[in-house]
Amino acid sequence: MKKMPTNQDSSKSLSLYDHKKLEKKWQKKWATSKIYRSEVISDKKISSIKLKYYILDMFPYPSGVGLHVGHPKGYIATDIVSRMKRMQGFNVLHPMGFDAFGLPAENYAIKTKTNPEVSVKKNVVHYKEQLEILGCDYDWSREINTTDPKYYHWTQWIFLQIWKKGLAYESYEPINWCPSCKTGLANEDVEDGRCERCGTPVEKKPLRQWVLKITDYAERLLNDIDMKDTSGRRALDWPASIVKSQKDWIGRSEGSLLKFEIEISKEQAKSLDKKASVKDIEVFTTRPDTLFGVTYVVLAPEHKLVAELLQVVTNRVEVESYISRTKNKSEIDRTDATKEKTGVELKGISVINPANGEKVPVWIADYVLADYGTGAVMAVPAHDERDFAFAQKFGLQIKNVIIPDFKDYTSGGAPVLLKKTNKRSSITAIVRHWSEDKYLILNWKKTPRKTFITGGIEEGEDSVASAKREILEETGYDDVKFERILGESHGHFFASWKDENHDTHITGVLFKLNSGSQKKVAEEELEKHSYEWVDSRLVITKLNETKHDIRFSLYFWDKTNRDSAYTDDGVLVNSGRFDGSSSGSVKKDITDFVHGKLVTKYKLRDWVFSRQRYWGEPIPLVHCEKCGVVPVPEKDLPVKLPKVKSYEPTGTGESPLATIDKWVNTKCPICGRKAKRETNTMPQWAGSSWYYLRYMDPKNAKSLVDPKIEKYWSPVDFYIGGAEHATRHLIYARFWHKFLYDIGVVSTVEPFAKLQHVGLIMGEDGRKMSKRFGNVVDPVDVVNIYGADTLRIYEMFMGPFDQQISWSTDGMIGSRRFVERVWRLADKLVTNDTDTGISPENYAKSEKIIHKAIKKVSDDIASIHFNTAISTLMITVNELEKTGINKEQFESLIKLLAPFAPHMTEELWSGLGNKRSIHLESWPIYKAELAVDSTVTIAVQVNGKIRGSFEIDIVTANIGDEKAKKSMEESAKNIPEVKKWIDGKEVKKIIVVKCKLVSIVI
RNA sequence: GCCCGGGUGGCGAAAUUGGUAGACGCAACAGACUUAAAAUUUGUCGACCGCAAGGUCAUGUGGGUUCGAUUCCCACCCCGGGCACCA
Repeated sequence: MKKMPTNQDSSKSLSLYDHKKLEKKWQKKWATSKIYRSEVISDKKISSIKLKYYILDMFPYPSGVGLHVGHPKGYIATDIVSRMKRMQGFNVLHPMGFDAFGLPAENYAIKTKTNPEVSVKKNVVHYKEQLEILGCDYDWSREINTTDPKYYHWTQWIFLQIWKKGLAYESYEPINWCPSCKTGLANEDVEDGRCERCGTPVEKKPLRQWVLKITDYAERLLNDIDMKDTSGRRALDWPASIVKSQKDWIGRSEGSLLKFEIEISKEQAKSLDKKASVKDIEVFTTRPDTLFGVTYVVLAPEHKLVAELLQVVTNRVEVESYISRTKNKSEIDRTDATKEKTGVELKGISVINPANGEKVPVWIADYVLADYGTGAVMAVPAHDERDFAFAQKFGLQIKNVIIPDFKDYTSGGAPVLLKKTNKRSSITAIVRHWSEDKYLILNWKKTPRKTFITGGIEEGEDSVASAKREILEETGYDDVKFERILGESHGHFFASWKDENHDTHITGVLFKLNSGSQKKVAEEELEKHSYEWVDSRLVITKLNETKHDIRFSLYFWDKTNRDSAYTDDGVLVNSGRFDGSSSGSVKKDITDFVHGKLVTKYKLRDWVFSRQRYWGEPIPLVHCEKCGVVPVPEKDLPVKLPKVKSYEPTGTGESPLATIDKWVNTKCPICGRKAKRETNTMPQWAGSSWYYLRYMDPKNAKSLVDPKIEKYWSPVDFYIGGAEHATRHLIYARFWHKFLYDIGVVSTVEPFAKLQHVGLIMGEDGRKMSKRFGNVVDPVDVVNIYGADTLRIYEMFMGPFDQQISWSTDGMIGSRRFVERVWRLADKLVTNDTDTGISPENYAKSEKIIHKAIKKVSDDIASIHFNTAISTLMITVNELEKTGINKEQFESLIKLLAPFAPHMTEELWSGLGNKRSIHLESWPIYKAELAVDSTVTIAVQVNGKIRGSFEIDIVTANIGDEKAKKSMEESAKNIPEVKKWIDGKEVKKIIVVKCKLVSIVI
């Protein structure tokens, strides 16, 4: 921490306000007087109690390293909001606890050779110390810890309910396995093919697993994000980015299951005496509208049919070798979308396109994923980027069946409905210069616009001949070389130059000039347009310049540079009876036509819920020789995690618990025979999936939460935490919440009404704060030197709350100065006590200042704009220093400041002779008439430039009728600086915007 | 590659139903106080031209719409984040 003054230095310079003494003093008082306790709900009280406000932080994971100044940012924010809400009369629940099961604690324990139970306890103590010096208003009587048996009793209970409903199942499917952490992982725990914890590339490993059927809730998890309340507004006030992440993660797609019949070639069939028993390959596609464009079908290497098809192919060795090569690839290589595609054809067989009876080849390629859809796809290279790349590499056919359909009736700028429509065929010719990277563009004269060479196809002409003729007629160039057809499209637009609508089929053709050879252009053509050569980089700009945004030109232009698949919607061609239909509307028809089935698929996978590690909640099941899997009776919960000598993961796919015979061997709760306990443990996410419920009723031994109490506190009104939990914690918690809703434990469909994420605080060097970079700033050091109030104010003042921002010890000085300014303002107040102070005029001024501040600060805290709230408070203090302030006004001011600087304001408040805590006082309320200025400044523009301004009272400025406007015009014209600009010139127009400005056009 | 954010002084940032760009804070510079320093306090502080009055240019770049654009539209560049062969 460079530049930070030492304690000695600061004790001199910061002596005015002794934060060290005062902050400790008030923290002790608050703790003993228990002023932050939420009111406890009981049967008697429930109807009479005040409105609740439940505000929650994502609880921390107490690692050995401790907190840095970035961590408290969110905690400070909830603290500020909770304090304001309390002062506004709400019964506030603002709890804190610790999430401590899982790999980090376990790895730390292994490294330091201490029992995780011991190290977690130690870390929690350290974390609490760090938290407490910030002066937060947590109700510590409700503290929870996920590793406490009294807590995980209920985590296990929830698991049992899930199991009983058939939503937890045993699976032996290959799952993600981290070879370093030696445990299976859920999909959510894998990032870019690597273990989210340690960065090791994951492997696929078949393993016995407990899996939760989160996919049963996919639809509800998706739909309820957009749930509307009774007034039609979004029920969940969540950041759009998180809503989107969740939707992407759930990944709903609607498509069709279609069957392609397998046909074995005659020679092949003859040489084999047996037939393959499989008859068809089923594919999943979201684009059944492109079915006529299928030119091959692809199976994933792991597809179930592959083994059987191998019996009948002619190139078995080649195929087997491809498959084994794929198996050896890492998951990262397998799923890298940018790598070149690989594959192998299954020779000797083909499949039949059910739509048109065409025979197409079958390939195996690892770009098809085994575990999505059916593990097989129909390839339509013309309309899918991946199939396109694959087809190009292996020389497979590319068949166009969709052409774009561009509608643009605005380019001519006129209404069109009553005009006649001309159906025609036309060409758009893109012509490249013979030696430079330039292209021909026409400038049309009558209706100014720019286009490529264009014209209608005449009787008996093909598109190439037509294009050549147009090039010659319009520009005279005759030494042209045909390059290629760029594609086709439809265009619907109003051709203002012909005063008719065009419904045209356009062919794009690319030419290159061999030389500049040119014939004379006819006079009549020259009258219509000129041409110019435009640099390739400027083509798009030029076409745009004259609003020539008939997009097919740009579509063809794009094709000249980059040959690619057309993946958007359009009109069907080469599709038999479906020609001319639009791709969006024809999906169901084509699916029905080939007897397919419409289905919905999700990217979301079931939640792999077991870990082969020690430090987690034991899964409360036993395996009985006779009865199979049997739940531990609820009365026997919790199944306590036994003490063990070695926590090291075994790596065998068994948890270390499996080695403790005494614990593993038990009796079947049903038949009493020998049975073994389940030795897998739950993932780290289990405890955090419901913790917010336990805070409501943390000591309840009979149920996880009393229904009456739950009903009072639910849902969480405001939840603040890191954005990195968008697709893990926040999806898991919503899933469990919905499950608990279904079994009647909770009363709301969604757990968190409003969500806000915290922007990270980076190190002073702009990098993430980390021991590795040596840029970590410890909040304890900062608080020692500058005080907690300063730290709180600074972190909120740094910038927008959700924005990532670098720490600056220099910048924090300003917050400390502000704290001292307020402190000194109190001094003034005390010495001026005997009526010498404020003149009536200044009193009125300061009233306005205060009331404006009340309005702005209250609004800003409510809308999470802490930075502008603090800037308002700074402005307020600056102004009040000039006008003076009386006791009542000062009280309002420090109440506004109390959520940000709880210690100093409490001291000032008690210094004014108040006995009760300022934090239990009521929040100031502004008077509307005092919270606005009495005059406004009206700016005066001449031709758009500010030339002067005048003052006017707000009432007149707000009238806005003709008379008031006239008078504002006159005031504007009479300003000397304005006069200078308009004298001797004709005023064409005057625009008056009430309360804002007068704009004079000359 | 696709999808979201974002780009404003030396720095952190304000300001958007389109209406005086740079509030507030940091740093810097000059003055007061002081033996001196710190602290405090007064003032200056986007760039360029000008003695000044004043003017011109400025919100990533280039165009457009408008009396007027940081704000709206089009194209492009850069930064951050998310997703990434999901058919």
